[in-house]
Amino acid sequence: MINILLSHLLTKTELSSEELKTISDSFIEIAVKKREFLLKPGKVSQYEYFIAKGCIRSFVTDEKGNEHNNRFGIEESWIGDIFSFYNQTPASYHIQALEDSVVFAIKLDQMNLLMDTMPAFEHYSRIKFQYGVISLQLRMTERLSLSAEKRYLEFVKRYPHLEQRIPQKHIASYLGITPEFLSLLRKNTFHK
Amino acid sequence: MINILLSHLLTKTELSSEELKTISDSFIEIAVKKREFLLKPGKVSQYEYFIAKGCIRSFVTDEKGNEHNNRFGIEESWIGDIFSFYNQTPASYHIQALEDSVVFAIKLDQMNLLMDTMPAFEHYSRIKFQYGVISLQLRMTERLSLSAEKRYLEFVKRYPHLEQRIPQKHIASYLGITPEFLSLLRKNTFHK
DNA sequence: ACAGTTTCTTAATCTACATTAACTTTTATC
DNA sequence: GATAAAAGTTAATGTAGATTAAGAAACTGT
Repeated sequence: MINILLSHLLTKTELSSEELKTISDSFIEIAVKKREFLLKPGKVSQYEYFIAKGCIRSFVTDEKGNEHNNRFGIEESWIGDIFSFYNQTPASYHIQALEDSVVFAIKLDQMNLLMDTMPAFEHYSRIKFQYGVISLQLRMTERLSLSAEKRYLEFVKRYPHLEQRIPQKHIASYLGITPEFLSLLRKNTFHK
Repeated sequence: MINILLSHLLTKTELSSEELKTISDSFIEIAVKKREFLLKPGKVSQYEYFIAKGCIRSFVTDEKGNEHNNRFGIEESWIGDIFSFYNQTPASYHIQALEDSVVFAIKLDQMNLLMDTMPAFEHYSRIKFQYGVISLQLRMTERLSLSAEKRYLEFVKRYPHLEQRIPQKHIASYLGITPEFLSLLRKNTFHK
């Protein structure tokens, strides 16, 4: 299963077999059941997670108890509360499996060691965060400039696989609308 | 003026004087007048900009012609359309000076050269993008979970200097509300 | 110093989306 | 395969924030 992580890294950067070994040894494998939590707000995030199999979300709850999805991660993506992880401060996000999943978890010390001693790994991380900024800017800009209906259509176009895999109510929350309103949008859209 | 960039970098990472020289030589200095544009949508972004002095925003316009602010940059921060820059594709953002400003501009080739040959520079970039992701996630999460009034109060608390420096209408746009509504919020807030 | 432009305010009216609630359909569990 | 739980639908009503419009205040350039 660790090979999913290693071969993912090899598609993005160059690493010797020695380096791959060091990387392997830096992670632990964790299986999570659907609905199980990897992190709850208030706890300091001990790990950053690479998803080898499954689907995991991060979300916050507001004062009324409503959930707001921040991010969905599937195979070959990362999930965690990066602020809590890198600063070792209490988390604000919940991290919860939406399917039975397998993740590879790394602690901050190990992560820093990899980045400090392996330029290729820091390169990989730089690219990863760079894409992160680009996609978050896009999402924010769409939130500012598009109607709920257009945001939904963009979402479906951009992530057709997620649309299939994730309950509608979670997509609604990610888009910043209620499940009831998304249901209405879908009815109208498909009648056109 | 280039020293603002160099000493900024030195507060974040370790660089030899030789490396600093190479970095200096990779940038060109550009003065921009208030309201002047560094980039318009459709053009491929030639540069990424480090702001040595002044204040610059990036924004999109929607189909109705309304502007939506994506980001404000001041001294010692970066501005640009990073998707357009790194992929050399047409930009979607406008980049415009809000004050007379001085920036240091770097082309993609030079940027890649610095990152490929100088681990400390790639380290700096990784950290920069990592903070970028954290702050965009925070902004997005607030957009999903807080009322307009609370988002405004958070903004003022987090960026008191920007609140002073930037026209209210731009802050309203950044928060995702109209200037009229922000004006109303402010009236109500200060009456409490 | 003043004419023009930009920014901010106020108030009336409007609308996209939220809320509530009751119901149906799908999925999970033993 | 029955029962419960989770997810999705529908429709009536409510509201945060948008729109429009017009005036006031604050900047800008000469």
